[in-house]
Amino acid sequence: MHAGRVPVTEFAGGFDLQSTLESGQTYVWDRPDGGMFTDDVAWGGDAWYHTVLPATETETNEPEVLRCRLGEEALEWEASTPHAPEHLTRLLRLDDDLDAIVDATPELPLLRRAYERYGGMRLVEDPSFACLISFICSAQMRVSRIHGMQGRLARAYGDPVEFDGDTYHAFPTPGQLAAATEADLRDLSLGYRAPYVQRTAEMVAEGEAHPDDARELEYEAARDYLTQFVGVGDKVADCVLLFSLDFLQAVPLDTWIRTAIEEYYPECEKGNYADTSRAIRERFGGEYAGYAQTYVFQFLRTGGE
DNA sequence: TATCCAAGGTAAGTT
DNA sequence: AACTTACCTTGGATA
Repeated sequence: MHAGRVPVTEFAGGFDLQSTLESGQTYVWDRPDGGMFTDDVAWGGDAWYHTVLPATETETNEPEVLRCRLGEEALEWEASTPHAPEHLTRLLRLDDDLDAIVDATPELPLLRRAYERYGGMRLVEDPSFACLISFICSAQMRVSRIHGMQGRLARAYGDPVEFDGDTYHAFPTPGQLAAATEADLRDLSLGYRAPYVQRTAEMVAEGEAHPDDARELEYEAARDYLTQFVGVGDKVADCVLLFSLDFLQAVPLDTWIRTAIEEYYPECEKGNYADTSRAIRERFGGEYAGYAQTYVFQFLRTGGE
């Protein structure tokens, strides 16, 4: 086992691991107590979290287990390889300068309150295939249940990985998921999303398209590219761009943001996704509008206080 | 206990 | 191109 610590002083603008991982951006992390997103478990502040980096993203071409915990003075990590610090920096966007991002955000009361309440929350950069599948599953679904679905997919189809005496599961590869049947996936309570997941996995497995290819495109073209996947509309495409592909200007128009537009920025409602998206993106300052979206989402979702 | 409702939407069919 | 409707499932609210 490899382990280490990264001093919190290295995180410009602070870091809140729990808000980052439990704000509904990412479904590839878990807590050993299984308490992620459940209302009956107190927010655990210094809990350990773990994920399995897919083999395609590691130096060894083997799935890599990463565990981390935020202590008083440092982010503590344990992993199956010594490359964890680089991977954590990317996955948790630890190089983002939150002070600079907040400074570059317009002075809007709702944004100020959200940034104050969840200071230190960072965007994530999930592996793209898992992110794509997660947000296909997110349609009409509560955050806690999306997390449950991803866990069941990993246990049913992902490679098991032994680490420090425990067994973890990597997220399934496109090929592994493509081999599942719609009925198999419905048994995991995916509901009508089951065929979407299967067909999208098949598209990626057969090389027809890959979410990573959207990185090379301009923002709106990238969003259009992603909507070719089955079960992916504008909203899910924006989620993948923001939470996986480094498009920090993307503002997914989910139910919470639509509520915020209705109540706080009604002039941004333009009657269709593309124009409304453009308007709220400008209102939120453009370049880092996705950061503002995620803070507003988390702030409103947790009661707005 | 039974019923209803909404949850980070999308695809397919109509006008 | 804009507008409707159906779609799985289930925890939590309401009666």
